[in-house]
Amino acid sequence: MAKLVIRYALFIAVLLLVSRWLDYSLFARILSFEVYVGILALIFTGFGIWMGLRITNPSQNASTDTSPQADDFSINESTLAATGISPREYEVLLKIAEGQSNQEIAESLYISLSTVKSHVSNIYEKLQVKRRVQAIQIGKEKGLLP
Amino acid sequence: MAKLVIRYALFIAVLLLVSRWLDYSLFARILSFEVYVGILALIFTGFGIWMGLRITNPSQNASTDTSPQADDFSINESTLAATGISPREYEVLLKIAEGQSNQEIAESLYISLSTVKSHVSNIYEKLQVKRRVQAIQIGKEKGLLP
DNA sequence: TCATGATTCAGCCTAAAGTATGATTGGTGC
DNA sequence: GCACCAATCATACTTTAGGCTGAATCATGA
Repeated sequence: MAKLVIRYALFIAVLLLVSRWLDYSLFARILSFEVYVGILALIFTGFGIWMGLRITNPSQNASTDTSPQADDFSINESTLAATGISPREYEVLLKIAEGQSNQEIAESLYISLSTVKSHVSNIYEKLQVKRRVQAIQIGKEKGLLP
Repeated sequence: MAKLVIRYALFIAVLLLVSRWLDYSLFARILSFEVYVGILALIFTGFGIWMGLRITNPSQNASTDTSPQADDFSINESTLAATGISPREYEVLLKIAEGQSNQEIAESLYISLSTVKSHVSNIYEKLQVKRRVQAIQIGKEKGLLP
């Protein structure tokens, strides 16, 4: 969370620098104040959407949050510990059980396809399965999935 | 969604009016440009967060979770007829739900891989799904699978 | 400070899955 | 006989999945 605030501050700082530069550049005369405000609004609205999704996504807070992290990912915490599946891997497992493809999982978790594949491979190894349907089966047997 | 866009446009319009008013008010001298940008950033970031949550949360629609007769499971001929799945296709669907690959299904049913793929594609079309995991999901919802 | 695990990402490759089209066979019903 | 459908198989193609290797970042704990 602190990292997010720092990035946010840096983002604003860069925008201020850009605005200062705009004041002394050619664009100051052709860009009206309203257009400038509009651009700012669009940029920060998009940033807000991104940040909102990041915040509401429990995964990003799981590692950095100082609160006790037991409540977010526990259908069966002991079984998770027994299998050695990390919280992020468990998120991917849930998405797999929802029938999502790796690409869809990547988009919904805001990570790359490569990362999803890494998580998926780790899940298969920890559940000792070879395919995604088997992972769902074993996950349900172990009480990890509803 | 269109209503959301309209609200967004109105929001920007109001902000522009406020900014115009600020230009001719007393606050124009005590509010520096950086502070003004900062306020804009905060407002629109908050608005973006709100809008992002608005967009994403209703998407998790409470789809009709009727959970039809999952307990008294028996291979229901009428349900099969409703979906249009043939007996042989149903056999393949069972194998899919067991986590078998197409090649394994072909070997256990003594048919070729091509035939399995044909059956699988027909199943997907009749269940209106795209992937194997989704077929299992829908199959269970319809009571075709235990 | 260093080691470790979690998370992230990339590139490259093979295997599996899925799509599309066409064809043959055998049974059923008109 | 003929139309129809289930079942079978093939061929070619695209997409997805999965394996393997390597690496960067970050937080945590010894």
